[in-house]
Amino acid sequence: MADPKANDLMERLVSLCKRRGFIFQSSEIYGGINGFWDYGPLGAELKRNIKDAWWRTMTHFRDDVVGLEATIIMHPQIWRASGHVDTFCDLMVECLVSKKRFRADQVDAQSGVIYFYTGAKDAAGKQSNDAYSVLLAPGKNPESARKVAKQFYQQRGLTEPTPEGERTEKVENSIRYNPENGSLLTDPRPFNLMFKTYVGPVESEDNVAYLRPETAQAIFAQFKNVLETSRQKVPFGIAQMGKAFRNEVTPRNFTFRSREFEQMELEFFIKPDEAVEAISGTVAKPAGPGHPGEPQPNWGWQMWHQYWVEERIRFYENIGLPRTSLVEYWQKPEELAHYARATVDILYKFPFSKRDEKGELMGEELEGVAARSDFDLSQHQRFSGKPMIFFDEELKAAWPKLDPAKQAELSKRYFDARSKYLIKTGEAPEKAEKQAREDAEALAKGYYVPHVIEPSAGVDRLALALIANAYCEDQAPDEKGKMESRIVMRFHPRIAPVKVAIFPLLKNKPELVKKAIEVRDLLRPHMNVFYDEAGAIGRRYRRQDEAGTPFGVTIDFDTLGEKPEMLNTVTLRERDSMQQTRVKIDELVSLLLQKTR
RNA sequence: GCGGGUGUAGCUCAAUGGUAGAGCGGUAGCCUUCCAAGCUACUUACGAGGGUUCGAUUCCCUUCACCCGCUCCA
Repeated sequence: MADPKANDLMERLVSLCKRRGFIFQSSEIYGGINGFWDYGPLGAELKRNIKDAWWRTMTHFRDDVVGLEATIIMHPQIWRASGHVDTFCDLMVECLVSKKRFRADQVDAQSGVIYFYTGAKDAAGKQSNDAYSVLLAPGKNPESARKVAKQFYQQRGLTEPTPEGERTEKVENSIRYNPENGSLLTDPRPFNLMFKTYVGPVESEDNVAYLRPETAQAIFAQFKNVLETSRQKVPFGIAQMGKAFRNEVTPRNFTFRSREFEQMELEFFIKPDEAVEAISGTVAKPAGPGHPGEPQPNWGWQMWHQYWVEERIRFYENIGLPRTSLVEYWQKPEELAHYARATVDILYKFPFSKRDEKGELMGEELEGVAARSDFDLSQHQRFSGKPMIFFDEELKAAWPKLDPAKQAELSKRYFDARSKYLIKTGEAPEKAEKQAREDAEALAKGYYVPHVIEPSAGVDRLALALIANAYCEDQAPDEKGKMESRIVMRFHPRIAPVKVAIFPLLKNKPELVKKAIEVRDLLRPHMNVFYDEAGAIGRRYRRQDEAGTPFGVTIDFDTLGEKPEMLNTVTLRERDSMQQTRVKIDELVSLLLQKTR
């Protein structure tokens, strides 16, 4: 990260983003707001193209995934079931001197003598009336309490303060003081990374709601409705894109970690391995790395997980991120969330990424592909009291044909998995066992809570990756053939904000302008076009290079028939190579569609 | 949250305790037959608030934002 060149590159990227209208600081005229960014004209197009590509790939091009668009504010119980309220609402205390933060319930109890102060004064006559206190272990020098108190009052703007009103008191097992330096801690306060709001006019605890910190939970909450209306059967997926909000401690690295951001998430529901085995006899295991091919009935969670990892990497390659710019990172067992069986992060090597010991960029997360077992649906089943089960006719038909030993083995495995889950969630052992036994009996009749594979990607991170990847400074000849540096955004045509720019060679020749407008109107229904007639043609080309427009079409006198054999042909200029070819206007639409889809 | 750095025009950068300047860009016009040409005009800034001062963009304080490191990251 201490790489000054990388930092330069990021600065040039940020500068270009603003100059060309990709990304602006939110609320800039008021000084900006930390962790929020806006997309300008080109950025908005880029983002839209990213989302369109994802949506088409994930839903339109598949039979087994359907879409959902849920609200940002949902019933607060959803965030209890998901675990977000608990993990986000820890009571935290902070040291008043070192600012170090502790979980309130994890501060070690201290015994000793408390030195109370009523305030302090300094030589310049400045005064603080803030009460403060320090706890010292028995027998320690009172001077060290005064030292800590001095630090405290210094932070309140006093120079060389003298603490006043000292008084002492013995105390046993207090958790109000920092075990490391004895300083008083703040009162416990909730430290919540979810944005909170109130539904309705009354700001009471009953009305608290949260802006969703991820889009995924709505998919689980609507699982039954989608299942019943979509005519889908497990395995199938539900896709959703949308805004999510996290009150990040430290927004960093331009838009990479923002407080408001957009996600593209798929929850792909699969049969538990026990059901797969009952139906297919065996559960297929990955033969090795790489794409496992078309989905098969005997796939368990491992195959499906690998499938989605590889599908997602293909997606990134398809919109122009080379395989070499990506890193496939398998989370280590100790990094996994407790309910996750495996998670693969797909990383992009950003300029600001840290480097490993070999000096290689390690990459930052664009997407996580998690195998989450049946945790999420089970949680919502427990919290809502509504069944989140799927009736699997294949399983029901297959089960009675199994020999009893196999039935017993599968039942036992399913029972173990279910009871493990239930005990982890804090159910009493007897109750957990009873419930798990019911679940295992239901399995034999064809009922189960589906497991899920979750590919979850960040739109803004991907936009930033595409911008970083596209940014290129190369050498191009000017009018006189002298080489000068050119900034060009080499976006893949699929996601480029503008697909083609249309230029009349000269602005002051009405017949050229008229023809150019005709061509613009011809292309407009098919793709995003940009018409530009101002200034020299070279300048207009270069402007489009910085916007990342992959093609330019120039209308000249030959188009109008100055050389009769070239009537109704135009110059097609390609951004990366700067090569020009002569093409017929009639062929433009199909040629450009082919190159930009 | 802590520590360090930086805030002057759309961008890159000057200068100054006394009316803020350039290059590039943008807009309009003239000109211009394929890679940031030329000429003319126009456009726009001291991040915000407070203090010191006759006067502050400049000095001081506070604050906000951005960058870097630490911390955090379901």
